[in-house]
Amino acid sequence: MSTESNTKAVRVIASASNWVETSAIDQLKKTATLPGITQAIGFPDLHPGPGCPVGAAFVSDAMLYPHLAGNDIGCGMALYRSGLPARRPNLDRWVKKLKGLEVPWEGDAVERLESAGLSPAATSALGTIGGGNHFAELQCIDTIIDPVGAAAAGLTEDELVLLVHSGSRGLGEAILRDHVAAHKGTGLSADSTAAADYVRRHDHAVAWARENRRLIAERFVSMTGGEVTTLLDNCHNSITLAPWAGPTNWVHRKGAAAGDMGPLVIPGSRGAMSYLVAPQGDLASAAYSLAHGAGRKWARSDAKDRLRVRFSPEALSRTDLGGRVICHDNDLIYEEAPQAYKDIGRVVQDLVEAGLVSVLATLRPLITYKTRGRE
DNA sequence: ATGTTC
Repeated sequence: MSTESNTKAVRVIASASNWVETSAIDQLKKTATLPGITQAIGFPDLHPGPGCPVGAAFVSDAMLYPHLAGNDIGCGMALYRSGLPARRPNLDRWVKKLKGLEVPWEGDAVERLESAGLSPAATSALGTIGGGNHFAELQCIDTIIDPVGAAAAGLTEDELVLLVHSGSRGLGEAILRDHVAAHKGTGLSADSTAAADYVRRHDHAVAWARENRRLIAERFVSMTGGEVTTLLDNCHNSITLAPWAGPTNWVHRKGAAAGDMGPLVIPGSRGAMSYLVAPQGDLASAAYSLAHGAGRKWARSDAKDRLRVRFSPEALSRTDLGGRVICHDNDLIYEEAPQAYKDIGRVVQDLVEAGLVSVLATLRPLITYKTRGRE
């Protein structure tokens, strides 16, 4: 029916006190008009993206839209136990030791990938964090809100945890580039061979990104001591089947965490707490998805303009919570400063008030590793 | 976001 677009479910999950840019909501509505889209959800971290917004999930019937997941296919947030005791952490000593997470891993990447059941792709990038908002962050437990839920998620108060945000590096980028070269910005009929080919490569990039996060965590603790145990790994850029919406339905997540994979971490900026939450409630009404972080408040160039006149890079290498920041990149340290992000407490509270999550614990950043730069 | 780069 030509009037179908009027009946599509477009929903923004954000309270009145959570400011969301109008242009992001316009992008959400416009994306909802694509053929076959049946549901468009904006989360409390919704902000404008290149064409389609970030912090959103889109359900389609029998159509795939690769550009809605974007180029960093498989990007996500993983939490690990570190094996490091939480008592009296010597941050300055670890800051001195931590290096090399931006240069290729010294191990055998081909063997590592093959033993994970993956093809030997993007081997030089495996184990590297990448740029932009990606990071590896050592954290301690700040407050346990739900002792039973937190324990079930594997949290132990006497042990530090490591949060890794990274993706599929050049691998996912090549997949989207190939799709755009062949099909421009159009979608794919889900029963086409082109869609099957995309999904196969997409799934490989998702698995590669997961392995990448795990290796980043292992490289990190190889310098501090400790041992990595995976607690959770939640992908926020992906296209997957959505059986809860219908047998031929798909959910596209762009900066939206999966709400059907158990507990997850919704990180604040490096100067704020991260939240370990458990999905609950009427998740189908939210496309079984959730916010993936605080969301940008200022565009990157605005953040640089506003903060350069107020802070030196040295001043930004320590946060108000006492955390240390390893970021030897004089643009990135401003672009990713805590001031450039929205209040994560507000974002999580919006999800709580919508009945979609319960908070298990808050996590406090200790050391945020971005890059040592090119030296 | 990017084995990207003025």
